[in-house]
Amino acid sequence: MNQTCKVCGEPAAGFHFGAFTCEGCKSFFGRSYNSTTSVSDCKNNGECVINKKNRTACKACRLRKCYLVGMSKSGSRYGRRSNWFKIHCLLQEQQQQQQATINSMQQNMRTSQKTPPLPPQHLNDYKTTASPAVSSPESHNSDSSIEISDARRIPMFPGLIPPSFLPPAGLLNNNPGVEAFNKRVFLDAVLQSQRSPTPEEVVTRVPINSPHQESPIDLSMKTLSERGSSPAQSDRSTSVATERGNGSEADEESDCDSEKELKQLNMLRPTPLDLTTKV
Amino acid sequence: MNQTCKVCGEPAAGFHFGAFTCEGCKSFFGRSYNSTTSVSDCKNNGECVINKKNRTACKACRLRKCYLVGMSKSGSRYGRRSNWFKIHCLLQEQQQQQQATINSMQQNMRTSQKTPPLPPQHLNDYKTTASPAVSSPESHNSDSSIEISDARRIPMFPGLIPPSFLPPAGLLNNNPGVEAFNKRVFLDAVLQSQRSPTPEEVVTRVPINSPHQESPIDLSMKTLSERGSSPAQSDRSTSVATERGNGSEADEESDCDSEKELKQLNMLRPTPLDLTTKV
DNA sequence: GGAGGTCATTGTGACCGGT
DNA sequence: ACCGGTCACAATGACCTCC
Ligand SMILES: [Zn+2]
Ligand SMILES: [Zn+2]
Ligand SMILES: [Zn+2]
Ligand SMILES: [Zn+2]
Repeated sequence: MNQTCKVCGEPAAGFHFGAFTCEGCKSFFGRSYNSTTSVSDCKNNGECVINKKNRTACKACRLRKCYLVGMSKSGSRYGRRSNWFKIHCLLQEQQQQQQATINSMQQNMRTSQKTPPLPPQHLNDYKTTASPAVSSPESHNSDSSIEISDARRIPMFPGLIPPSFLPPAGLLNNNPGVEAFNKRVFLDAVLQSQRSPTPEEVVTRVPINSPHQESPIDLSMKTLSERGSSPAQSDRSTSVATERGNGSEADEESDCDSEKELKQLNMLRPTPLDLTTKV
Repeated sequence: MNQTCKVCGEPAAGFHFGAFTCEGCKSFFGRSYNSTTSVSDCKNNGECVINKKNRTACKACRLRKCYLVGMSKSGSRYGRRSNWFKIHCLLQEQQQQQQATINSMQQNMRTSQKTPPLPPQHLNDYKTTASPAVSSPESHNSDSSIEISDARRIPMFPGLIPPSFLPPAGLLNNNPGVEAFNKRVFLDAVLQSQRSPTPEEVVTRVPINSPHQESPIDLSMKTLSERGSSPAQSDRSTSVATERGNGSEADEESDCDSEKELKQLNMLRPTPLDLTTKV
């Protein structure tokens, strides 16, 4: 699927413990869990920026970032993760990033005496709002739901997604075939949107003027390093994601992080996903 | 349909190899059957209680429970089973459960001399007695059936089921539509009865005084050629069956059974069903 | 030798194609 | 709808490369 590791930015080997990660971070997280020796404290006030070069420098910050991107070993489960689970994780992450963007914008506007911030109701976080529309993965079983308003933001389907596209409702039970197909396509769309947002999307979602570099959504990095161990088995999925219009070339070091993310590192994701659920 | 896996208690994905099971237990059973490497022995004297959390811990006990609930790969075939076949399997299982209930009740009465609380349905396991009462489907041909007396015990149709409700005979060919509808309703009733038995049901079903065995399912069945009186009732039953709120999601952990099940686990179901039969 | 990373193997389970 | 197969993922361990 050619994703990038959400922890260090390296090409991801797969979806491990709740997030796309590389082999190293997967192994690190797996080992850290049952490690008798607790991770030593950070020597930099827990503000280390993790990338592929320095990821081994500070285990505390690396592990913290693992939790931050949603990794969880609570009741880790055998077998493949369902696509809905991945979609949920990706949308949740996407939402957090948008939330962060909005916050930074508001911060800017406030300091620079601009127009008052618009209240974006659609940017609410999954967990902060106990909206019944959004169900946590713990609650729903195999065929359940994702909020529609979130789905509409997927660039692949610019506002065209009919409500029936999404799982929730009772629709699924009626025509499982269509639902299965849409689920795959939908997941591909989400993945692609995270890798290379379309220009319009960037304009609308990240109205520039952010002081420091970063567009949080843009995880672009197009290495496509074809590993020998992962041959082109993913024929089915590649068809959709093939024409990815490569994003800006991320320069190896310009990891997506900035000070803003550093601040986020202090608050861990409140509700790590329970990987035992089918979803 | 909102059934639960008869092996581990997870929500079932469908009717696989003769029992309602989840995707995992289905796959496990399919793999275990033709596995050259025999399953390693249980480290707990074969007394493990299988539930969704620990089902991967002991393969021996998981496989044993698969057989216990009636799974069989002998001649499993493609294509969907008819509802009559499912009904047969469910009734057979139900019968075994009743038998187990009766046995335990008698046991209790003998020991404690007072009315025992009726054990929750999922606590009594099938199989205690290798009852010849249950005839294997291998014995009959494509058009087997269910004995009327059994059908009458379905709580949904408290003794109201006319003999004509049941399938046999050649009548079905004449008006498949009505038959299919009734069959479906009947199946729903059976399923619901397994999920939440009504108190009356237990009372009415228990009167049997036979010490161990009870009414065998007469698969030789013949006929009951007259039918057609049932439709009015099926209307009523659908309304009831459809509004099954399935609220009984409470189980979760209640699935783990008491030590009674542990003892029962040592005995396997004697006659696995032949899934090749058309029924 | 320990820590981090890669790779192979086994078991599992969600998804899919065929029937 | 079910069966069988595919394949993504967890767990484990061997092996390698640095220090
Ligand atoms: Zn990584
Ligand atoms: Zn640090
Ligand atoms: Zn199961
Ligand atoms: Zn065991």
